[in-house]
Amino acid sequence: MTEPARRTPGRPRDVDTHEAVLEATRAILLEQGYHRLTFGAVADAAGTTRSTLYRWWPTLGALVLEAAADNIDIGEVPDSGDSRTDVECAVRQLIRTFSDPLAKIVIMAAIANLDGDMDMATRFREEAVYPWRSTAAAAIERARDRGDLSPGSDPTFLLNVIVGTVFQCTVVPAKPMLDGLEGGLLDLILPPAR
Amino acid sequence: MTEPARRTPGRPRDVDTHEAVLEATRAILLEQGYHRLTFGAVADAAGTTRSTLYRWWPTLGALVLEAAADNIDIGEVPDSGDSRTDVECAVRQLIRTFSDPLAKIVIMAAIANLDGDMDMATRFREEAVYPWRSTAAAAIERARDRGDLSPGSDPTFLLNVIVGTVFQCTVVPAKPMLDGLEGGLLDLILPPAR
Amino acid sequence: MTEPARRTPGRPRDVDTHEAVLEATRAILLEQGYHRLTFGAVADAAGTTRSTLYRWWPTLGALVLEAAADNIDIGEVPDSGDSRTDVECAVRQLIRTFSDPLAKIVIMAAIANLDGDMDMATRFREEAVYPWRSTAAAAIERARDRGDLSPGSDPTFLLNVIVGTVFQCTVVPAKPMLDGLEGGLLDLILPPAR
Amino acid sequence: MTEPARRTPGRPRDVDTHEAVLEATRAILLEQGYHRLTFGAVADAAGTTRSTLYRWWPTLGALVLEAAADNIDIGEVPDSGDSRTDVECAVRQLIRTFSDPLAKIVIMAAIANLDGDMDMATRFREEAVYPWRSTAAAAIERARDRGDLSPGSDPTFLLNVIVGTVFQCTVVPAKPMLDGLEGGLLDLILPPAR
DNA sequence: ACTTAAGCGAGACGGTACGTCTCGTCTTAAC
DNA sequence: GTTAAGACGAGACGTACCGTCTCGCTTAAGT
Repeated sequence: MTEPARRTPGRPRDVDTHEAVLEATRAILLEQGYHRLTFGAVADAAGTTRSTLYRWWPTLGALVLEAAADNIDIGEVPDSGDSRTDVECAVRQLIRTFSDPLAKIVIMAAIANLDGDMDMATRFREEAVYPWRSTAAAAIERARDRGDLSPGSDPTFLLNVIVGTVFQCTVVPAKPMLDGLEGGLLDLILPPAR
Repeated sequence: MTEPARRTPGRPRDVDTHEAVLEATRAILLEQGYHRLTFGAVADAAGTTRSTLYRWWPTLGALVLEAAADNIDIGEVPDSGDSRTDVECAVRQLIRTFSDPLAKIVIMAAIANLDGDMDMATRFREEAVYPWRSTAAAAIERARDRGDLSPGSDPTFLLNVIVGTVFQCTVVPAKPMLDGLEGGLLDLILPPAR
Repeated sequence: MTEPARRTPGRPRDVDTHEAVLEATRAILLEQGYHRLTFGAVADAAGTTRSTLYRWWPTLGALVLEAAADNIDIGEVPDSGDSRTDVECAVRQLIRTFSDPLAKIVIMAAIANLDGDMDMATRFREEAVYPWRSTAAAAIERARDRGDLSPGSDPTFLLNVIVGTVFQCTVVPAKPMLDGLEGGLLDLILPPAR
Repeated sequence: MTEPARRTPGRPRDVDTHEAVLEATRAILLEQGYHRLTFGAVADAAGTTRSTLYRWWPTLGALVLEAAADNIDIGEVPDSGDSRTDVECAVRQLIRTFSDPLAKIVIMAAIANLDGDMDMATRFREEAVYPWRSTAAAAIERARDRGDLSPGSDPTFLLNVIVGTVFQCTVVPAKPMLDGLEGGLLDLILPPAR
């Protein structure tokens, strides 16, 4: 009832190989970094050949984004009815994601390719950045509508504060600086009752 | 008293070539991006050869950092006696620097090379990041000592807020989002008198 | 009486496709040469797929030989009773065949594959070379038995003279050199009465 | 006094590598045939890399022609004053060359590339075929002028008889057929005194 | 004026990765 | 059982940079 079970002709894609490639990609990214990620290296590690990789992933960026899809996905921010709870949820999810080693590597690679492989940068934005931004923006707007923000605060600007600060505290430094990050951000954005 | 004017024997370095290389580097970075910056391309554009480049710059990163030194340097934050004036000065300088097209490219390249060409990342941090951070940190600490910050604020954290937010508003988006950036940051860090 | 019309089970071979493949092979050979003849190209031109080609022709050589069978076949040399008439017939048939554009291409491909695709070279010899050689050899031997050859001439050697000379005058040069070829050869082999 | 000893700037070509490449080419041709001759295989066998090969030889054909230059060169036919001696010399040199295993392989490769890599075919003609043809043609014309040929014989045609027959007796068959080849050809072209 | 030492252009070298192409084999669904 | 469709491992192709090297010529400073 879910699937009409309609199959296309031709030999079906080899799912084992597919998964082995993604796994090899993750391994190389974590162990050697993006600058060592090579079609040849991935093919060798996955026990397949470059031809097969090129068939499915036109560029390294596409491969990376698919391999790290789970690590990059940020998820939902439910409407709890309480402003602080909502924003806290959004911030926490962001911190968790940016603290993931694989996600860090992918984020830096995406930034590195802001020029050059536009494909990767664009898809990264569309698949990872925008969804979270719109979700978090909704939470912040709800808070504003309840009057919990500093008067005159622009939700988009606050979003940039959150993302930028988390980025600066987690991705940029060699050792993440997580102490007081979550609380500090919340206090900035939702000034505690005076 | 400054220099005994003691010269080494042999032909002195060709300053015209030196400057032409830096200029060619800047031109390629601005016109084609970092991923197109190649020793060969620079040599051709500067009318010299790769051998000469390799003699003076061991890596592309070193070349970029020297070529963009002026664009990356952020400068001093004098002690004006007024907290808001000091922090405003620091923020404004950061925004100005991060808005420079060449600086943007170099910053992204440095982040991209956080793995890989450690040399560039390290030198970027030492030459561009730390000086500004320590200067700005001093300004913030002065503000804290005067009691102008929200109580309990950590100067290091506030620095990350500033850098991260400015980065997020200027470098990351295709079009910089400068509206309200300076004022918004100051209001966050130095809560206006109520 | 000719065939019990005994059919094998399953779908019969698609004769239209079969003929389309041979026609496509001839077209590509004539228009683009042997080095452009590719299973993929033939399949595309014939409106079928590579798998089908591989089922019926194990190698390009087999495909070529079947496609050019008519162009390569040289035919009979009847015993006319007159030595010169017999040898003239054999030489003329050889010249006609070696002048055929498709045959030229196939002959060169066969020689090219004297190493490598032994299959093609061998089958070419067996299907095209030997039949003509034995027929022509018989004609020459009849001439020798009638005393019409130069005394001491070896029929096999004369065969090589004929084949080699025709090859050299038709296949090798960009423009065939047919003037006086037939007559010249006959005069060499059957010295005119003095 | 012979050479101004004027050297070009830049690192001089590595003659050891150069010779190793040619030697490796010869070895592969003899042991595995032209269809196994690959830039990669040559590079490996010569202990160098494909890049270096591509620097000097744009195509496999160019490499083959240089590697086999000595084997292909046919040499002079001096004017001895005697027709039979001259033609005998030309024929003997041709037989010797066509009997050389490496030359056989190269000749077949050149024929195979009569379409396709025109470069090789053309250069083969110009470097190997034409020189011998013009030398041998001169010898035959001297013989004609002395009245030693059959009356009415065309020197160009006789050249084709010689080349074609030798080709047919040496290159085409798996085992060369040299018995009586030289004498047979001479008797055909210069009819013995009657 | 002559020596000396470094700078510079030219360009070859061994590597490595790229992205494309064809090969021959294979696995499915439809006919 | 044949066909179309198409994925798969294999491996050669020609190009582009890399970082290193070996040259011959040039340019001053020091003798």
